[in-house]
Amino acid sequence: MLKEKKMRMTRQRSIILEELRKVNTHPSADEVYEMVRLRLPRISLGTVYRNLEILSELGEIQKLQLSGGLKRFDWDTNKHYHIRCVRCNRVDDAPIAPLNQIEDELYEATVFEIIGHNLEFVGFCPECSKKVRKVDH
Amino acid sequence: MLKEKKMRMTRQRSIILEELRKVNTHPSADEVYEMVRLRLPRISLGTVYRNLEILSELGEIQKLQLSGGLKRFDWDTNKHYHIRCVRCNRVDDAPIAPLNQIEDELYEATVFEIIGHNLEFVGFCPECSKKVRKVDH
DNA sequence: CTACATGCAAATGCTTTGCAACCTA
DNA sequence: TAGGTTGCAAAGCATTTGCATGTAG
Repeated sequence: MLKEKKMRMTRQRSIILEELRKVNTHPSADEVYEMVRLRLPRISLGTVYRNLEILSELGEIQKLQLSGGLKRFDWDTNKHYHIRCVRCNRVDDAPIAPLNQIEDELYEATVFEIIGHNLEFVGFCPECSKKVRKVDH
Repeated sequence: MLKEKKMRMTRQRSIILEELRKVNTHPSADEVYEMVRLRLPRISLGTVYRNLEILSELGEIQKLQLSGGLKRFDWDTNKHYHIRCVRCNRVDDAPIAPLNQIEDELYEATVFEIIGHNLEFVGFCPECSKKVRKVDH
């Protein structure tokens, strides 16, 4: 797979992939950088950005562009949805089955050629939910 | 509504609102700036950003944070979904009814306190669809 | 008049890129 | 050893912010 695209498996690239596969959070590039830096202290942030981009193009990982602002990365390449905390931006997987038929509903109704969809839930994670209630009183 | 929050209706603020309500595209801050500049040549981009933010906090307009990157603004404050062209980033409304029950499905299954959801379709607009087909052949 | 709003420019935050040195296949 | 990859730093782009001046109420 790497060979087809004339790409190499460097130490940096494989460790980025390994570290990402260890976690269930959906880290941003900077968070991946902090994780990888513990094993490769001299790696640069630019290398992390480049590799996350390449790995998602190869289909090894998934790039998430949720509404929170920064891009996040997910080792799980299966179609699934997410929940984002509006306060701390923590992102979890949403425990709900993919809406496989929903794109069909648009087929007749739009001039666009649909190729996919993203569904994102927003709310408060347990920690932030507590804190927000305190402030209200 | 402005009074409650000790806010003023300036010439800049009202023209930004007027111009946004004229269009069915979902312009970015910079696009709003270009529209408004035709009527107020000396307005600054910072003022446009500040007012779009304030107007969306007041509920006069809706701020869209789709996966495309930059924020977009919509005069239609009703709940509705969007389709984005992955090639040119054009954003249209998606002709599909809101999924009013979908948040209930998560109620038991997640530790998050859900407050909303966003559904975004992605695909090719008619113009980009043509161009992409040409390149393929 | 008062204090919210503006124009301008500088600063910020995330991400990308140019380049010489480096290392994988 | 060829050319993809790295570290470093600078650049890019959208957005925010500090401040003196302007103006709505």
